[in-house]
Amino acid sequence: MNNHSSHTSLRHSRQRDEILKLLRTTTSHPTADWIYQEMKKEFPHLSLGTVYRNLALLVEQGLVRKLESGSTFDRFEARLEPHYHLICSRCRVISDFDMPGYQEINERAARMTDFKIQGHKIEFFGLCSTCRAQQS
Amino acid sequence: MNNHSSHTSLRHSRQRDEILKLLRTTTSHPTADWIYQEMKKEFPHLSLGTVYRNLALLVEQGLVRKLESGSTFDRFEARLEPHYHLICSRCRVISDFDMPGYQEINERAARMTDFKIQGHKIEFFGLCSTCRAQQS
DNA sequence: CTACTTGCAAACTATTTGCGTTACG
DNA sequence: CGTAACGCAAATAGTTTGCAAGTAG
Repeated sequence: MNNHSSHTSLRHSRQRDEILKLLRTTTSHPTADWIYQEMKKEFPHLSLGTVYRNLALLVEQGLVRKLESGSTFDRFEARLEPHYHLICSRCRVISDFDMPGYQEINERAARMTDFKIQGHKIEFFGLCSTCRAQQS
Repeated sequence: MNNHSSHTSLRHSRQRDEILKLLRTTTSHPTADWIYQEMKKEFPHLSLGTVYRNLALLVEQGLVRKLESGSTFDRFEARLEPHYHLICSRCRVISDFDMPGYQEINERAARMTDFKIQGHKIEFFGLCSTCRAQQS
């Protein structure tokens, strides 16, 4: 399942390793800029371009996924198992959401179209528990 | 038809009416620029800013929906009933996809989270019939 | 050594906005 | 008429890219 990267076998870099580590230890689906700000503590000369370049590489390698997420900026996650997202309409927080039935939904869709289904994503929107409480 | 002008009572403009008409008579989920190019035939002095401003107004009124769609640009549709999208991984074409069970999925999700679910979207990705045939 | 990766800065792309003018109601 | 909407052009915002210097293997 690995090593089907058609192109360059990659060298390591402290920056890229750290980006991956950060993504693997946060659940907040960060933006490139959040990662940049965070890493600047350790890499004072870090460039935002480096963050973007590495994120693109990691996505290409299949180690990271990019979410479009409805906002104006891209968000990233390193959680690779199929799962969905809950997006709060008010505060825009994004939480992971595990709901079984991923394959069933694919199969059900496959039966209803001549499209060859490879997968799907679901975004639920609503109010997170915090915003739900504050409902004006 | 319906006349539920909620907040800002809007004046009409030939441009906005035409944008809505275009969106209602196409199934291709066009970009702002596609609409712009298309309308330029009839409105030679049309500005792209006008297209964007009107799309935003129509979205605000609930007459049009914006899709993020995974590409770098926004796409728009005037089909308001709940439905899903099939996106071809190869040629990027987007088709509408009606699959029953919208409410069930909402309810099922609602049972599994403390989020107050308002709705969801599903994007299926795979190969459209054309690309599937050409599969190398 | 070599070529991948970096930091920096400039470029790019899609979208938004300020401003003076036009036109709907 | 009054003001929403327009066209034009400049400004944003997020992301990408060219280049010379640094560094991993």
